[in-house]
Amino acid sequence: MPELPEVETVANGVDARVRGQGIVSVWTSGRPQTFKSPESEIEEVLTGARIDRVRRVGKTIVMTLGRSRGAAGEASGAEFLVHLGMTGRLLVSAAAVPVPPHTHAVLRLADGREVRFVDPRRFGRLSVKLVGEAGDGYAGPGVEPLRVSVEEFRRLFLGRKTAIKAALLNQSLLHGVGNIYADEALARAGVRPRRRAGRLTRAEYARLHGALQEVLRRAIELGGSSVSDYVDADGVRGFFQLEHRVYGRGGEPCRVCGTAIRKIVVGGRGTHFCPGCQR
DNA sequence: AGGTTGACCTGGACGC
DNA sequence: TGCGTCCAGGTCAACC
Repeated sequence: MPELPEVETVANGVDARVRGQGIVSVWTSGRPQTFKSPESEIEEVLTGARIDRVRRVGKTIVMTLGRSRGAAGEASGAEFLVHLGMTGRLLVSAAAVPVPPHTHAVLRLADGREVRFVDPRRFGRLSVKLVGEAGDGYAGPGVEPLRVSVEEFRRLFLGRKTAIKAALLNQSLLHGVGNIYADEALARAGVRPRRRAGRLTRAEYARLHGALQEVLRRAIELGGSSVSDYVDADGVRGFFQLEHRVYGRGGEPCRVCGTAIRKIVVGGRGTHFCPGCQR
């Protein structure tokens, strides 16, 4: 599942491979729910544009576009937004490589390669945003977990009655944390997922803040977690799943204390924790 | 308004 | 073997 580390890995990989490239032509699948902007607008904005930069904001991949030809005086500058959803992939491939099933968009580049959006489950979303258009379209009110201070982090949760696990997943509080890293951060911080978000001790907020940053940084180093079908821009899997302490390990012994990892449901999501280590 | 639940999707795992 | 059922979860809409 693409969360912050996976999206960051894909965005950086695509950036390194296609920055500065012109987009010659665009194909889209016609599957309406994949496209948050009209397909005709996406094709119009992308065709003839130059890829200036690709980065991550929250769980969204933001491709900054410039005009590579003509269009002098026109409103230059737009962004192509890619949300991978559950099973989305953004791949940079040679044109000769067969187009995989469930491909919903292809950006043909000037050098002959292609940027392909592939998404079997179709939870992913593509859109474009013109510079100056109202709303950020992707950033939202939440903060970036790798930039937030301990005190800001604590204030996000004060007064909240929902479970800390559910609060970690709330994108209007924190950007980019999904089910895997919420469970892994809580495990490393020694905090049970059903604890009320506003009722942790200062020491626990501090441990959770540190643990969340640690797991996100480590996962980025390892190219993300590949638990189902996540791959980077080259189709390569990540390795952080090998360091998971709880996620996907229900019934198995805790790597620290040996207690069997339990799997429960919190906020409608499968949730894994160690009853021995987490209080 | 915060909180909770279900719908959206399809491939893969599992049970009989 | 094969078929049916269930599960995975990011996000949004609907509801409490």
